[in-house]
Amino acid sequence: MGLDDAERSEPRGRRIPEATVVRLPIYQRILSELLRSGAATVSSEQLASLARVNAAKVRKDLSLLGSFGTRGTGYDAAFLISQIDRALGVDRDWPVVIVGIGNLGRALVNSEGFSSRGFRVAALFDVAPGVVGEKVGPVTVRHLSDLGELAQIDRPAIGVVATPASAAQEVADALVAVGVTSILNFAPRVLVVPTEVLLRYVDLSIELQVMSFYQSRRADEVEGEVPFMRSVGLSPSPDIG
Amino acid sequence: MGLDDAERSEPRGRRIPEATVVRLPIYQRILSELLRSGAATVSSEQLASLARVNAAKVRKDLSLLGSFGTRGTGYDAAFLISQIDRALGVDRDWPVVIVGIGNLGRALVNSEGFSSRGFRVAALFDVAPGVVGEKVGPVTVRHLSDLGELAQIDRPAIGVVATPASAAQEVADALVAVGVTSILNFAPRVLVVPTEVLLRYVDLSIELQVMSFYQSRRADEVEGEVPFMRSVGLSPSPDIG
DNA sequence: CTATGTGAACACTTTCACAGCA
DNA sequence: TGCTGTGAAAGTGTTCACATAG
Repeated sequence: MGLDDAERSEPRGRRIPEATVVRLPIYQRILSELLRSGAATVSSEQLASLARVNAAKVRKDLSLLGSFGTRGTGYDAAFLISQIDRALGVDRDWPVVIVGIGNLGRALVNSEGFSSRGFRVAALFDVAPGVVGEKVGPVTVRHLSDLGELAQIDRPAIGVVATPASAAQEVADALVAVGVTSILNFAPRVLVVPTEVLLRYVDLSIELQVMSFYQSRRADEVEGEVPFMRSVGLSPSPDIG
Repeated sequence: MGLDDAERSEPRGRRIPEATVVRLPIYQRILSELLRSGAATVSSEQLASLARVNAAKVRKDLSLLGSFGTRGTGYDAAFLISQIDRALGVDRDWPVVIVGIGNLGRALVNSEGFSSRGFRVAALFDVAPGVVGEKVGPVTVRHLSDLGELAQIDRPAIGVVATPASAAQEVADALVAVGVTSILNFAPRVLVVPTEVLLRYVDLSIELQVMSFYQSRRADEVEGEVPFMRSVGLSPSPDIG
């Protein structure tokens, strides 16, 4: 349908397939934990075991970023982390706005994996009088009607919808209207947004249903490796949209 | 490594591929919403458009459950919902325990897509004195040390880890010890559990990193269809550990 | 001798295109 | 005529197996 079907530009390095992209953040997390526990060097075998995947897959994934391993030794954890960051584009400024500051929104704001991974909470929005004006973490909650104003000063790249289902579409529309091009939807509602807007879902009931399936068909699985993952500090989410 | 590599048993119907399994809950949600808004019948084209996938994919996915469509008309929404439920195994009793009743745990308990999809909150656990004994939704929070006791009466199938990262592994070990075979981890920590235990991650930072990648490489995408989804009422999660 | 990096084989998914049924 | 259901083709992703480097 559309976009410029031209050569897929890669800032540096090769083109990274979808399947690899969703695994990189996991390797990232594993590496951080290993590094924190004192390991300087990691083998594809170790990474694979912790990520519950095949070692060849780890090597192939990492080789897409460049040849950063040392034969006979493994990978330098710290260096590999920086390379994955670069590949994922998290070594840039990604202002994120969160709309809906209920339990979920608060959990998101305070979640460890948020600021720690280079994402910046540009603003929090809600509409409830008791919530607007409240300080959550280091940020004061603003009324959703201020969204346009904020967007002019500090255009948010990513919008997180953490409202009740009933408000989700309206909020998504507002985010799109101010130029947000990636939406992460935690509300259990199907959203309709323009094709160019990247939309991902994070939904407890969906994840539970997938688990239900595998629990029902435990025998189908070979090696315990299932789908893989999607994640947002909360729960896996589908790319509906 | 292991399991009985025998014939993949399918209660009824054919074997459902992984890729399809993660889409079924989304079709499910779309169908519920369409049904609620008065549609009795749905075409693969409509479903595809709302799910942001190709119509042929929808038809192939649904054909794996059986031939439930009517040529020239489409699918009966209500009937299709029941068939998807059956395929996913959600037409059974799935007791779920949630450990960690902070903002995230509360958001999960109260999330719409929870009870509405046949999952039953068997128990809530925490260790903080101020939280244990509190009533959250219809359930009273118990101390984690009661887990073993609960498991003898009402063995939970699925355990949800919604604790801080520092407690996650310990909680996972406790869940495994009482026989839980599927764990949904919302804590930003890599978990190590036996191979037979199904483990999925739901993690905000991971999801944001995936979005960061696509935001950086917007031009790579053709048609706006990206990964797809994973979900848990909260956010997408990877299948790590 | 260990562990990476990768061509080539294999497996799984998606998409096409159209036959067949309502 | 309209839309499903599905072989067959095309496209992705995974795993093997081994040459290669440290």
